[in-house]
Amino acid sequence: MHDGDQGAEPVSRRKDARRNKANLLDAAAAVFVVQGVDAPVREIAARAGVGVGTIYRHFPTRADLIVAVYRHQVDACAEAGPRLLAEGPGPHTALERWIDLFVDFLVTKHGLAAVLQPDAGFDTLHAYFLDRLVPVCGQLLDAAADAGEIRADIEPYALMRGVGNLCIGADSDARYDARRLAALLVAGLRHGA
Amino acid sequence: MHDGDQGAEPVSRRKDARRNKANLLDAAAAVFVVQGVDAPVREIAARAGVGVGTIYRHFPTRADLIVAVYRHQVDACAEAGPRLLAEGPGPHTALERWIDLFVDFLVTKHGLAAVLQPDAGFDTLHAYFLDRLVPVCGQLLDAAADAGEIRADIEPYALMRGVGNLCIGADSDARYDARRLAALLVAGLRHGA
DNA sequence: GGCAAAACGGAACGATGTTCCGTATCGTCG
DNA sequence: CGACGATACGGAACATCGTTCCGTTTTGCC
Repeated sequence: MHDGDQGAEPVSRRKDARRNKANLLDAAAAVFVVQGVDAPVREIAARAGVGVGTIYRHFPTRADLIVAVYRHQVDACAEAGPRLLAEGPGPHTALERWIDLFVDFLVTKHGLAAVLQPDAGFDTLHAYFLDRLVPVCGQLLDAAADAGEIRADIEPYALMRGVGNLCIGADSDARYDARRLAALLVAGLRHGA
Repeated sequence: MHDGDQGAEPVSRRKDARRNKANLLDAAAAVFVVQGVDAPVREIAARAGVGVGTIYRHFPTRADLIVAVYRHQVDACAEAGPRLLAEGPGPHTALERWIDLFVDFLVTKHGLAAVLQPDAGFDTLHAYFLDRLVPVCGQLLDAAADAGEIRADIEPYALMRGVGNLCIGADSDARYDARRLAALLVAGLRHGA
């Protein structure tokens, strides 16, 4: 698990660099919680006790920083897919539960969903989420389709983007329940709906 | 039709002010088409041949400008609701078609959907859309529920926001079909789904 | 201890939204 | 018709952000 790390960055030889990177991650995580993922760069830098240049050196784009902060949780969500499929009573139920997990994750992260767009200037972020989750979603979708529980003509990518979109602005609006709407969307997948 | 205009702004006594306001609306409409509703203020001002101060005088917030530009179309959408209900074969079909109309409108307006959020800093915009469309949506929903076609526990507000969210970033992504997802969402409303 | 490489910090730049006020224009009234 | 007060205008000035750049500091190693 949590292997290759794609680029396989060799981890800096200098301890100050390693420390700063760790501080940055902590600071970013803390700031994201209260200000959202759009928090000013200077804010994060100040919180970590470093200059803005240091942020850009460790995380060239904001997407890199966001991915680094949430990588574990995204991976956990991805890994939950197959498990739910094995445990649950059926593929459609597994899909429902998995989508719920994903929605919960997104909704609790201020502004994250809004920044998942392909053209929001956070391509790395978009790509990471999709690379990680689309295959899992496809697996659940295929299983449900094979079981004859849902129509087969829905792309995993489209569903993921739809659910992601439904989560935008879900916090800070008591009258809007993203979980509910996502469930409705999944329900709409059923045959003959 | 197109009566009261709520605030009943008395229309400026000076013709230069009226002309500038009209130019601004034209310029904004033109710029929105190619740059989206987030286009730089200076751009719109330049296109209209006025200074930025003039924009702020006529349209204190960007939301006011956007509302002014799209008011007609929003009204047209609102008015289509009752008509579809009367014409169509049934309430649920009318709802489907009406949602389609709304989605078409949003999708063709660069970035409009993204800015419909309650906390996006465009409260006037959010309020206008909702004031105008939520009642219509509620009417369609009630009719469908009365006809026993859908579950009755969905708020018009939530549905409108959900559909609006689904439209975010729908242009500029061939793999994402907002119309389709919105239809799926509406399908999910059906009983026993 | 000294040196080169690596990393740092924050000033500086560019893009935007927003405000403010001296100036220009308009409508009216004598 | 000419002046005068009200209205509206324009754009410089300010504030906020992201991003870049380079002189300075720190680190690891010889």
